[in-house]
Amino acid sequence: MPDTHAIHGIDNSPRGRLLSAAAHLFRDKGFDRTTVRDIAAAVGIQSGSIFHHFKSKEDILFAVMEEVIRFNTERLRQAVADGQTPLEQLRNLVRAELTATVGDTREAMVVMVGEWRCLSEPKQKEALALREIYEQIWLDVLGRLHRAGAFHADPFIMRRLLTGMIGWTPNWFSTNRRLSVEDLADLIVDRVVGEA
Amino acid sequence: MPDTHAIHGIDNSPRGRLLSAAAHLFRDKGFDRTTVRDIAAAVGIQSGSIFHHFKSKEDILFAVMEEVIRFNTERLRQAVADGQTPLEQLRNLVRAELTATVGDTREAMVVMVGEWRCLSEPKQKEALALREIYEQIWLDVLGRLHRAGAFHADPFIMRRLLTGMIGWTPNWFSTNRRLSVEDLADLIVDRVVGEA
DNA sequence: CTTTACAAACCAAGCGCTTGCTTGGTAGCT
DNA sequence: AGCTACCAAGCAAGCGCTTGGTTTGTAAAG
Repeated sequence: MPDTHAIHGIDNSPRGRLLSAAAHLFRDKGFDRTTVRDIAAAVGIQSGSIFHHFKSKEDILFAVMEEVIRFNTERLRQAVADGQTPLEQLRNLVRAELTATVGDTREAMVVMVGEWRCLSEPKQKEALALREIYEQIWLDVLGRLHRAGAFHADPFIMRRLLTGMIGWTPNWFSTNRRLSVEDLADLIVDRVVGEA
Repeated sequence: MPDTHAIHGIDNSPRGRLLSAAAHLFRDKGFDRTTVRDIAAAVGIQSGSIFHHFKSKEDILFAVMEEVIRFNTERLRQAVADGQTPLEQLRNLVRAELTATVGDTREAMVVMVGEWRCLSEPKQKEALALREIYEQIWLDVLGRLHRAGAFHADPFIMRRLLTGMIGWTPNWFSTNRRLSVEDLADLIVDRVVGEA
């Protein structure tokens, strides 16, 4: 009865199905308002059985974040590799992060941004380490563009503005509207390098 | 013992002090992880006494949001009134929202964005009505600029990108760094109308 | 083929604790 | 006298998690 459609990059094991269901619920109601009984019901098992797969509720949240960061870091790497010029690489990065944010890993991405503080401090540090690898990919490309004179502002700040623009999209972007991910990506790229 | 410094636009009544303390805690730990006992302790009263001022914990959250929206809506109005040209009005709007977001109402603003779903649906609708007045001020100015040819993109989408850029700032902007609110505002305005 | 062995996956029940909120009463100011 | 502001105590419900046992799938041993 569950039918919470899976998140890209998460397998179909009992554990994987648990993660997808949890991500969906965390996104809908938030981590704190989601009970282990909710998650269990979503995959059709008893609440206690969850702890055969995860040793705590927090561990589920961490696992969701870890999977989504790892998966999307690889996606960013591919995006850079697929670009011939820094500008093309930037466009690919924006498209990749947009796809992650409003597309196939949407739920998990929203959870990662919004439920960060629900992790204990040690787990936050762990996740931050993964996150920094991810961010470095962005900073490399933006740094190259900046040195090439494509924009004047500080690359660090430019990245933060981009994070904001892209990170907010789940709150308004709808896949079935006329604006496509590609068009939105172009629009955002223009905010960095100016319009043609 | 409390010394949670007040939020701009909230008075110093017992109720007001409760609101400031609550906003501070909600920002720090989130609504769900903040107990009424936490809030009570922050202002130095017993937990049960809170319900002399508010009929539920959710009501406290709603009051925080209502106050901050009303206060900052007035601030936006002033920002528009103080601008002679649409461009100047935009710059004033960005400065105003930045001040609200990383300045004197920072805590309450972060709470409003992040704890939205903790409101019941009726209360969400109520808050949304206030929020729409706020947004309309932005859309008016952006619409005027767009018609004047200052930028090409859809004003609605431009506003959403701005919401993202500005709304993310509490996560990185620090008042005591070299980048001032005014400089950051200029930088963001440039993302809309292009650099000089 | 059947039997035995074993681990992974799960159930049924419930424990201990925290939570938002209630109740009935009191202190102090006007 | 009456109002606002508060206290002290505690209740009912819901929470994460534990426990001890049962089912199910798999594969080697007889």
